[in-house]
Amino acid sequence: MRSVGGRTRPLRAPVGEDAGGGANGHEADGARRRGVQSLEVAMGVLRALGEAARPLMLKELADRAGMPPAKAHRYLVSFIESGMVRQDAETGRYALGEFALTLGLVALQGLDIVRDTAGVLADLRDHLEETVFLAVWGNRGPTIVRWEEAARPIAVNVRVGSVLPVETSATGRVFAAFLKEAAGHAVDRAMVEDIRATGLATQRNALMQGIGAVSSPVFDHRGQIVGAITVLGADTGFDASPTGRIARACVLAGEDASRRMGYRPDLQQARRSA
Amino acid sequence: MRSVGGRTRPLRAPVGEDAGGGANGHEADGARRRGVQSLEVAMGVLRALGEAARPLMLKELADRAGMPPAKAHRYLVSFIESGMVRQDAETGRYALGEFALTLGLVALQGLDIVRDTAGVLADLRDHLEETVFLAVWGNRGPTIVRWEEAARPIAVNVRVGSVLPVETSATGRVFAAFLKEAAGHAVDRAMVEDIRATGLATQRNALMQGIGAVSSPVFDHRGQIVGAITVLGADTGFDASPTGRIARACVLAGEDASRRMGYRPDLQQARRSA
DNA sequence: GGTCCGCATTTCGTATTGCGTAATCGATGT
DNA sequence: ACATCGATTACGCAATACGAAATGCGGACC
Repeated sequence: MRSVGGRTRPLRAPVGEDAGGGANGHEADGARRRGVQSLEVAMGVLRALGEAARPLMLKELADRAGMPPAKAHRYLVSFIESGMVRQDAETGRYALGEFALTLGLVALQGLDIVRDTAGVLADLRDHLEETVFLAVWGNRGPTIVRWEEAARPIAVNVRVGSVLPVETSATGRVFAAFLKEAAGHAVDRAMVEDIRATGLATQRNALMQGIGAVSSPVFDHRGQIVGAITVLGADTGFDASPTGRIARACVLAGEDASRRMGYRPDLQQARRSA
Repeated sequence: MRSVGGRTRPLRAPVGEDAGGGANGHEADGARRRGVQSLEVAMGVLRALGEAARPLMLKELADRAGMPPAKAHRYLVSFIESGMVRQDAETGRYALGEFALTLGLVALQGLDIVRDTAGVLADLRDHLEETVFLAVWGNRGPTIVRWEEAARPIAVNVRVGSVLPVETSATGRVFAAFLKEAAGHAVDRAMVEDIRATGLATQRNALMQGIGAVSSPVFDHRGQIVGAITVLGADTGFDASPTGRIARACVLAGEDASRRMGYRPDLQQARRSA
């Protein structure tokens, strides 16, 4: 079957600006909506569960989602029915279910950056013989989406899915330096300037005592930061200095990854500080 | 504020069985519903996106979800608003968004089996010096949720989030042998019996040519299979025979993991064939 | 052991919300 | 330039979800 016709790009709303008077019902604030508003409210329940990252009682969940318990309960019944939420049989608390896991892992597979930088990560690990990972911004922090462990594994309690701190991890500081949404955090101004200038953040005693980290940003074709590549290693024999071998390799990997994401440094250098 | 009172376990529905006549509206089939039905319909949109595992056009998505395009579109607008779905700027196709990723990774962190068997997996990898992974049933197949790579990495294009085939992977066959939902697949009857008897499935040329695999089930406190531990290795020097060193270690790891999940073999052996 | 209290879950009437149908818009191919 | 196909929006009806309060249940306290 050949594609006979039709469009390929999304349309933008052709409706006139603010038409005014509502036909039926109420309509309070000025925003028009073409979607299903109860769905967006229901997403608030999931957001509350996701941000809590632990099983929640109905009352607590309803408070976090900003709705009366009866309403949250109605949503939860349907979420449970579809597997998006599960209710702990012992405690009665609500948590994200198997369907949420499934969707997330499908989304993980679909992330362009994971596919496009897989080779870069593996090469970096093989070259340095250290553990490296890729993180993207999500869930209010840098979230690990790919983990390449070195032959000499290091003992840390983070893994794919872990969210790192913004202010106290090399990875987080990279996002703080280049991502508007992360810039609000208390990161030293001089440090931000340094990270922007060098394309590199370093830290000793990262995640755990005795673990060093080096992190570099990955930009996409618009010059926006879309991820960070981080190298981890035991401080023993791990050269985390900004001019060392590991740091240089990390920066080069970040630049290589950025190129694969369509980033053209010569054209877009200025946009990075977005 | 101390906890002054209240319940800890969920309630079961105290309503009388089939009350009959609906108060208002229509109500077609016999099932009562206390939830928000439009929400469950909306979940069908996400399910379609998850099962496709690739960006979908509105028409195709609506067909898969079994609803008119206009309806699917209304849902999509709200899903996009909340970040659950993203629309590709180039093609206009719809795919799972960042919020889906976030939720899934939170759910991944919350999976008891991942936490409780992390040590078992790491020990198994260290003992055998081979790559091992943990899979749970999800998205219509065994889904990898934890990956422990050996010092000598193997080149396969699967990772956390990948869904394995049921019939042609050792991991899939374990689920086929112990999980009702997976039993429908065309797996040889004798093979199923063998896997049940030995608690082990083996395969050569798994995933790729020259890769061997050995897999064992993990049961929970009810005797239900909740996961499978699989060892991978290059066929060269990889003993995939059911009586070999690797197979024995894999079985032991599965049993150890099951114990940590609360499984008591002496009490519940009979229930496993559920 | 009895009582109280808090939380989860359900019920019920109302009107707000979403649904179906169809028109409009935009792009692609002929 | 026309025809075609798909995405997006408009509109009125009525089915659906909402809010408030009643009911059930389980633990805590006395």
